[in-house]
Amino acid sequence: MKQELILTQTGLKKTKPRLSVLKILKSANKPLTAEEIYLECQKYEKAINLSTVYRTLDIFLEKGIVIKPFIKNDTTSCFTLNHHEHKHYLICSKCKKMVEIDFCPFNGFEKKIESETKYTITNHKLEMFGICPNCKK
Amino acid sequence: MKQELILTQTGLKKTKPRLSVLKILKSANKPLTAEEIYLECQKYEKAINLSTVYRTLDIFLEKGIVIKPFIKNDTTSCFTLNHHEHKHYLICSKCKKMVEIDFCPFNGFEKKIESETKYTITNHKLEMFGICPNCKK
DNA sequence: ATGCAAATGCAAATTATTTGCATTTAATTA
DNA sequence: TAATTAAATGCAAATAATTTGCATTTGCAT
Repeated sequence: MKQELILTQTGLKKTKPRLSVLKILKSANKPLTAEEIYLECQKYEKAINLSTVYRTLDIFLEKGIVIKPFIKNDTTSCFTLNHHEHKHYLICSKCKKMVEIDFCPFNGFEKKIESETKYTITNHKLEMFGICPNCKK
Repeated sequence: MKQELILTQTGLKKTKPRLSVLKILKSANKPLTAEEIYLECQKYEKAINLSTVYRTLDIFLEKGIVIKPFIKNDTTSCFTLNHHEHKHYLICSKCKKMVEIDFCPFNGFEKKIESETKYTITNHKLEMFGICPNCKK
């Protein structure tokens, strides 16, 4: 979707910082931290403030424009555009390199767990850890 | 296992702070944060320092005495004794009540993902979210 | 009992994130 | 198009969770 539309359709003002964040997330091929977005932004255009990056990501999260697919090193949040696909990640414990897993092992189990627990399941997170081919050498 | 043995068997000195942390984790019926352990500790015996709690949890984690059961989406880590069972959690988004799920939907998929990615999978975390029967009313 | 490495307490540092407030800006309206 | 105004931003300072440096204490092997 056109970046301007993403903003107008969610009732957000079209500002330079927001367009920058959208552009950076769009061209990134992996989830980014607030800090990474902030640094990337400085390269091209007038720097935007780090708190603005955080505030922008907060409101994007609330509007569903971005998601937090996982937490890096247990301390830092990562963000990607919400492509409305269901993805999981497999992360190398040594070098942190990650691969996306396209199929979801969880499909088909939802019903079983719902009938066992009487909960209504709305979503889930699955994170896998291991050693990548390169680190095995 | 006896708490003293947990320490001696892993080559850790048997100290008051470590025994306290073990005792508190053992009697807790849910995962605790460092702060919660610290506060709980003050109730009974001579208070132990919060950094000692953190250092204790770090070394316990390294030795496999405790685990961090949740995929973190907030900012605080939780810890439980490692009972060497494989568990997942289903958490109510409203009241935060959680149930343990004993069977693991992931079994059987490990091989498939390993052959696809060439990673060696060492562990995984699965967290499900939903609405519990009580909150549905 | 003695010696020494390991563990602790305390205060200060760090990291990631959030907040208060004055200023600026985008979008609405006259 | 200019005026208005609520929303967004920048900056500095605050906060929350965790970590670190260092002097002191403690557990355990001798």
